[in-house]
Amino acid sequence: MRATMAVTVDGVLATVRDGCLALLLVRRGTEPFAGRWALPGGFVGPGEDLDAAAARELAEETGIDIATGGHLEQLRTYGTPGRDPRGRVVSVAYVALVPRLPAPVSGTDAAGARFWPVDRLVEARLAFDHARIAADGVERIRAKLEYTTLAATFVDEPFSIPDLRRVYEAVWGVSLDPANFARKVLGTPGFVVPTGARAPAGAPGGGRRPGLHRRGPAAALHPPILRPA
Amino acid sequence: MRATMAVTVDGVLATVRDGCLALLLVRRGTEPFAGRWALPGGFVGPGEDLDAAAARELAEETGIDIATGGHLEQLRTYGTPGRDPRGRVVSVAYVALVPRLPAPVSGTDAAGARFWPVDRLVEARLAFDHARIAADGVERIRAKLEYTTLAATFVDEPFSIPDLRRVYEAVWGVSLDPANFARKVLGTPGFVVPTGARAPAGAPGGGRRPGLHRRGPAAALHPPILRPA
DNA sequence: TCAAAAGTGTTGCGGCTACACCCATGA
DNA sequence: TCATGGGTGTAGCCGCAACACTTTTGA
Repeated sequence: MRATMAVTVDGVLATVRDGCLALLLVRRGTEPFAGRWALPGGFVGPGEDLDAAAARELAEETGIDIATGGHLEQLRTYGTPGRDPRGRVVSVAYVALVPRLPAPVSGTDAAGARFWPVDRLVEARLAFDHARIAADGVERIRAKLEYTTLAATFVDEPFSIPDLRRVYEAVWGVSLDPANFARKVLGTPGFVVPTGARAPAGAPGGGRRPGLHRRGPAAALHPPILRPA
Repeated sequence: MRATMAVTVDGVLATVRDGCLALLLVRRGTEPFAGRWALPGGFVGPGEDLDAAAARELAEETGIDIATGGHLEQLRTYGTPGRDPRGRVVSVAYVALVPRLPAPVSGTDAAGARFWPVDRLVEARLAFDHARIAADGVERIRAKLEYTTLAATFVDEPFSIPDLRRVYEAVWGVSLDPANFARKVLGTPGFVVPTGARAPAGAPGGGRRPGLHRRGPAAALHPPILRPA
């Protein structure tokens, strides 16, 4: 048993707010990088599974129980010597997708927490190598929407096809043809299941009320829904 | 700085031999699992980068310098408590693709090494959780061939289009239409560059001599070459 | 009655599969 | 000259993008 190292988990926690993809960042309360923004994370316990540690950190920082509506998956491991000034730290990064969140709660050792739209992440001047981890996580999310049904984890049930389309538009930063999008979604068995009901009245500018749906059992998309070139 | 753990790298080292995808396994010389087959790997040094540790282990076990013709990328990290009976060990797995290899050299702490075709991996009864790691690595390789030019790292230069096709057929375990395959490869700019020469005489059963090519500068495939359903 | 948004229909383009056919080579 | 395999041509199918059109709703 050779040299041992500290192992942490860091989470790229994503949601859709105000029509664009946003990540949860926390303001560090302790050195190093005190006062700077960073991805939520922490050390893995001696007998704790990596996935469990990621879920625990997620719950501590946001109050979200990932088992009830959400998605958590391993992203990549970052272990370059010198990435943490305290010593050798290997970080296993995770990506989490959650529906519209309650206001984030400040964690135990964080001085604050807020969502940052992904197109303003450079302003956050992230600590450690978290800018790179965040960029890798965002790209993973964008790619996953193409060939999985994960977009549905960003919306509350019941939802309409246009609600789902706005998720794709927010995450990819593009606008999609409503007609062709609906055909693709409805043409994939098990992606969404119609409830039979229509959305209640209350749309701001008028328009036909869309049909409502719930998440279906399918996880993969055949054929995929590809990003426009 | 909380609890520390041992960190290892394990390699899913793949090549194409006798028309099928094969992985390098080593026979363990020490406990635990002495005498059992396992993925090559070892502990990460205190000041060593993860990628560098993977390349070093690869060189020690096979004599291959990954910088000269080969591909190495991180696969995933496995850290479930109890996966190693010696204690808490977190393993960062890598996937490596190499051209036809010289006979593998027995490593310092391995009692033997040989290639196993992927369809006989169950017979190897791999140590630790290496069966799962190997399966994840094989699936990664199969998926990568669809949308990257990595298949060309399995062949020696110069190579013919049919050589490249046999790589796809070996990795995916299918047979492909030679005509359509050649069109897809030649229709992707930068995948292969023709040398102008033709293959030398010496084919066993006759037939026209195919044109020779080298690897091109492209890394991604647009459009992808998809596996048959 | 008008604007806005959901949903349906339709048409044209492009890629892909399957297969026929021609060319080069060794036995 | 025959079998084998590389390479080219072509016709049909399928999916998708684009966009016109109908329907439903709020103002």
